[in-house]
Amino acid sequence: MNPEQLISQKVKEAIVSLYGVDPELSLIQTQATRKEFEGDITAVMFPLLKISKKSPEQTGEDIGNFIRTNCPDVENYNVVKGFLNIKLSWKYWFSVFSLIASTEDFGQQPESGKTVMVEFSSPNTNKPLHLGHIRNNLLGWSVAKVLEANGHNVLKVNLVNDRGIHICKSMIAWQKLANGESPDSSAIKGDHLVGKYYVAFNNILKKQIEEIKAKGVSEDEAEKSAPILKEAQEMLVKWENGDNDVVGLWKMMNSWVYAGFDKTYSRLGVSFEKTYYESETYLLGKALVGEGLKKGVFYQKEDGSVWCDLTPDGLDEKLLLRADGTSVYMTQDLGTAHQRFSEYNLNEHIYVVGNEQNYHFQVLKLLLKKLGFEWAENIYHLSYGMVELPEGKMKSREGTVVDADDLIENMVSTARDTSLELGKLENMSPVDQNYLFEILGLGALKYFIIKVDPKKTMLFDPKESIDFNGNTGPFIQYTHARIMSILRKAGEMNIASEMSEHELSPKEIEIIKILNLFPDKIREAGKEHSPAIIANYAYDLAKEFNQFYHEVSILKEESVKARSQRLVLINSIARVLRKAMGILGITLPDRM
RNA sequence: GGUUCGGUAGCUCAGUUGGAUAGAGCAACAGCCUUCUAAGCUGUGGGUCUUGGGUUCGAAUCCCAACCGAAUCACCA
Repeated sequence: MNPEQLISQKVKEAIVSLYGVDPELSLIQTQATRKEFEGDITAVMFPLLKISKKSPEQTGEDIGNFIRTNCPDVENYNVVKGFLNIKLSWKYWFSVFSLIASTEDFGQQPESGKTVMVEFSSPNTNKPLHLGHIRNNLLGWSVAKVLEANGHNVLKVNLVNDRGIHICKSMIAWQKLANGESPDSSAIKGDHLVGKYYVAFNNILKKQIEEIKAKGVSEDEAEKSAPILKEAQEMLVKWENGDNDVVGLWKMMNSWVYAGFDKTYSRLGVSFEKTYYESETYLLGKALVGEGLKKGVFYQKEDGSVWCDLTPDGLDEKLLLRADGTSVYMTQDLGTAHQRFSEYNLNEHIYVVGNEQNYHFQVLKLLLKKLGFEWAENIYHLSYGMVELPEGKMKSREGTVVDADDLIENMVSTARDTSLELGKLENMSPVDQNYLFEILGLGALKYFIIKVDPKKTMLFDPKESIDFNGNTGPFIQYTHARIMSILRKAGEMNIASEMSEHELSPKEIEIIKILNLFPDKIREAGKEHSPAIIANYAYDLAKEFNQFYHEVSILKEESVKARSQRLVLINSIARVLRKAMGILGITLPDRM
């Protein structure tokens, strides 16, 4: 039984026996003892005073005394103010340790039988991925892994925005300027090549707007009448009508982008069970709007457009179909949600989308409820904060966007420089070295992003490269490499790694306590949809090991029993670190 | 203006059923490699938890108000 549960139960028994009252569970409050006090678990006396009708100190003494005599696992107790600190015997902690060490996949929760869909990434095909996408991808991926660790069946899906006016913009510019340039002919990664023409389009557009404005036309008017924008709009109409040339060009350029994205995804280590394309789903939802009209949930204006009045809910009126019958973003999302819930019988659907779309998802959920779908409750918008630069938001117009591929390359090359400088890799093959630099660079990047609470805006300063010391990915990777090095040497020296019921030192007990928290942390991370909880936990554990490492010797320990047992302990640490960091998509090396 | 989210050390961040003297990392300073990997460890300095009220044995945490910041309130997605 977990220590807090054990103590709670004993406190309850004590109260029944001492005061003849069966207390409500909420009155029994336990917590880990702060390390400046002696003890493992602390019970708070204040809520119990109404029952005991005694001072906090006396109540603590009464209950502490009862528990010590009635629970063999309790070694001692002390009372400070209203806090009853209970110290458990090392044998108790040994039994906890034995369980951890013998559990196959410690931390993994039993099968829940639930299916959860996680939609993330969701890029546009007109430009390459940037730092914002990296946060999205890493969050989406790690949340999916957190849910798997909680025993759920998880479907990771991507919804690619492959259609619309913005796609036509890069197509137009390519037609005008490219002379047939392709990723092969130019050796430019496909998504970057298409992005280049998207930028080119906007430059032409800007110039045209300036020219028109010079004739005394207002900014708005000038934008609407710019010839190149009209061309793009005409192209969109052609695309929707299935024009062969336009569709052919669209397919070709999108295929370039996908090849580029695939490289970035694979380097980031993310993948999907299914990819949806908006070109295939953008008509979904129209039928639902029809149903809503019939039910009287929606209404039609004179021009034929369809709306939902959300003013009674404190929101605005929401458009669902334009006057010409074409659908909008919301229409499509209604449709895809309906399709997915019917197709997969989902228990939950998580959308990993930036907090700029909070309103959209609030409305989406509300509309689905109004349409009478009970599963609308099971939609969860994992709303994450923007990544900001020291000067503020990233702006493509000002060229302050941090490109995903560049950033990854930078991190890997920093990892290479740092590693070579430290010079510990002499007898490692170049292939292995490159693999190491890759996981270190990406480990640093991933940990940097994931350790921050998803809903907070976070800051990234490109001028200061991401750290490799302190609370970082490489610190945890290094800790793992250290442990593996010891285990390797133990193997070479034929030292057995086994439990031997040798008395545990305070520091060892400290580590066991932290190890024992892992399942709770996994459940908490699942409940909160927050991989950051796992990241911070892994750091605490790694830090604790490093202190242990400096305080005691493992291989040179004289007691054979203690030595073997410590090997089991550090092996358990390594296993938990691998599992925790694996959830975050971070690989731990055996040496570095 | 409405809605939502945020404000904790110089900087980046932890701190969730309300608990004891608010914690890490970075940066600064001082130590520790003939030792299982110094990407490590130890120590020092650094705080009006934005402000003001309230709730109570107890508030960074809950409530109210103010201030500051972000997002959003599109026939874009």
